[in-house]
Amino acid sequence: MYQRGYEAVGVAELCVAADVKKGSFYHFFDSKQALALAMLERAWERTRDRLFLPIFADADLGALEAIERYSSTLAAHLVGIVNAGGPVVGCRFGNFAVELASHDHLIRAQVAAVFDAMAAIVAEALDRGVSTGELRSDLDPEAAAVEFVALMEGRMVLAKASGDPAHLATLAATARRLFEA
Amino acid sequence: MYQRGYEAVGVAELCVAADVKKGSFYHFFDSKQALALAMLERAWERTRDRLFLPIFADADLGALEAIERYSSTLAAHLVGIVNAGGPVVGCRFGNFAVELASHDHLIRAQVAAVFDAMAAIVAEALDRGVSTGELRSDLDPEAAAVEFVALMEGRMVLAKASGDPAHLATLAATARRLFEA
Amino acid sequence: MYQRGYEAVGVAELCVAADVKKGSFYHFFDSKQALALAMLERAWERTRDRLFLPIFADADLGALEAIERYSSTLAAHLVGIVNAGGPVVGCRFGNFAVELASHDHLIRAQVAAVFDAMAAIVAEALDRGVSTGELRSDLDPEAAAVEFVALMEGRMVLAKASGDPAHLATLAATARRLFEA
Amino acid sequence: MYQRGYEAVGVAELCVAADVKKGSFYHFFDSKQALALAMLERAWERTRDRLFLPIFADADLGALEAIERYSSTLAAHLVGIVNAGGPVVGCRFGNFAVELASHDHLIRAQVAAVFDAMAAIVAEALDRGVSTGELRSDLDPEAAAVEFVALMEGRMVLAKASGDPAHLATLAATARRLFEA
DNA sequence: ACGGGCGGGACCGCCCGTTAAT
DNA sequence: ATTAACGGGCGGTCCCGCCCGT
Repeated sequence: MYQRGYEAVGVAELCVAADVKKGSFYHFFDSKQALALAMLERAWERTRDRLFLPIFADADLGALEAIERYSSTLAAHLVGIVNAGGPVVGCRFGNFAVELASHDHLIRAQVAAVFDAMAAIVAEALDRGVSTGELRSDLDPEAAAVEFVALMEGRMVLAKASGDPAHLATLAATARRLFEA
Repeated sequence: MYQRGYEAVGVAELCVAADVKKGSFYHFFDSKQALALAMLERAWERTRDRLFLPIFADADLGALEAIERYSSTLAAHLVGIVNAGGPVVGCRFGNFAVELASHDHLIRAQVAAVFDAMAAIVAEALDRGVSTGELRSDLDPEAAAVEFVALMEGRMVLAKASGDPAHLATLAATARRLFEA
Repeated sequence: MYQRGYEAVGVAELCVAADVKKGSFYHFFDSKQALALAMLERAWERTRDRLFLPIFADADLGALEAIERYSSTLAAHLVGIVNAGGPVVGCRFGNFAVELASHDHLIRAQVAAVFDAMAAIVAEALDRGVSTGELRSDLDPEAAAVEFVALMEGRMVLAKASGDPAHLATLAATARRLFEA
Repeated sequence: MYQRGYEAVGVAELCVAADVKKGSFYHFFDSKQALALAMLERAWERTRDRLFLPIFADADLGALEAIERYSSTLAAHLVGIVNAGGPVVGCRFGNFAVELASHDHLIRAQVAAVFDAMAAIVAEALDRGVSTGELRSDLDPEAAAVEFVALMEGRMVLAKASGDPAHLATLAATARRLFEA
């Protein structure tokens, strides 16, 4: 569903893949939408704990160093899927936002909350970078963090459109030009 | 269809809205996909001729000035739709890419071509900016143009997720920090 | 559907019985409810033209004679279905009213209109009966007609519950005691 | 279930409303049908003990007086539900008969038994009325009682179709014309 | 006695696309 | 070139009933 989109994947198909009967599915989830909300929540928790926090909340890492690591990790992740024969999947959260935001407020709100949480984590790292003098002193950490998230999402879109995951690897360079002191 | 997504809009609905019978529709278009391809082509031609070329191909405008105008025009456009009661629609091309790229190569390729064309137009303006000394001399216009398109697409995603079209208005400031001499 | 009830019969089953595909069904009817409304309209038109008008609008018949004929015709109809191995089906209109009135206002209203139309036709016959002195002079034809329709519907319910269509044959005797001069 | 019909109410919904788990439900009832049978039995016992016996078995009441009281009590009951925002529910027993009689013999038989029991109670009152000379001497109490039950059920159907509980209030007047000496 | 979970099937509605005939 | 009608299949959802463990 992350790969092919919300509408393109049916409940029946999910159930077959999970070896679950539809009757059971609807025992645990009120609707396909409820499943999506649960997926988003779970996906963000995992992404946060395995990707964002280890990188951006690590006080031993400089801000630019963290961004560099994040950028390369993300790129490597996408490349791995492509090498395994998959498509360039893009960002799980961005995908849902783009596909569903205009007609599903609950999902839209949840994705928005994820982006806020992402930006908050990045902002802390940027804030530390400003304190240490690594980053420009006139940087607004919150706004810059949103800027960075936007940049990442945009690269995801281009990567998906072009089929080239290398787009993600450029994040660090752009961030350096934007943020470095 | 631009607002609600490709999958969410049916051929029958489109035909009713256009006061066309389905039989007629399939006389002119081989499939829903073919319609989407035609829409994308047409949409890009219009966007190019009415938005990109007038702004970025205008030799009288400075590069940053052009970006500023583009940013505010785009933001105003989205705000207009919201004020008319609509959702934040995002980018027509990015929406298709995100929703369909992973399982429709034709549409993916067409969107990729649109992004390339966008970047090419912007690159020319940036190139002029480098020549006049308005922009950093070490700027690679092609790469920077892609960077700008990515930034725009990312802001579109965040705008759609948050429901706030103001995201687009930030494009100019970021571009200035990235590109200005 | 008249025999087994609205809920108990599915659209798929109807389509199989009619050798029609569901896609075609939904081309002609917006919903199962729309079908029911169309059925009710058609059923009433036929019942009116073949049963009510020939009997109650026949000026050559006395009012009680008409009721007698109506009663025996109705009873014979039900007996015929039973002899053919069918259940006592009751009244098409009453069945829909009882099953659906509380949660489908459109159908409820349509059935109510049918009952009104029935009563109006009967009322004219009763009115003529009052004029000729065949019926009690203090009879209110409209109210008495509704009374008669109620009696018929009630006998239908009892006939259905008991499985005995003979209930309908009693209508004439009751009507005579109620209406005769 | 009395309000919305047998088919329209699911076991799961009933269990939620009763704060009972489905597993428990099927421990006490073999099926949804078994529940319906138990409901009918219980409902008739209550209706008999609280409505029919207090009115029709009261030897101090005249037969027409009893019918009058029954008619007004029933009408008031329906009006009460309507005033509380509910629909015109009709007769619990008649509803089941109409909805299920043609494809559920057990329920059909049970409802038929209820109607027989109703008529038997009414018949006793009518019999007393004949003895006292209050009612027509040529009245067959059993047949007249069934006639009355039919009239009541028919008014219930019309009340449900029209949404007007006032139909029930007419019972007494009709009965007087039919039965009075 | 109770209850969380499961299961197979059916529900109505709609999908994209086609056909035959104008 | 246009149309009404059709078709096969699948969409999400909910159904009743049962299982096995507590």
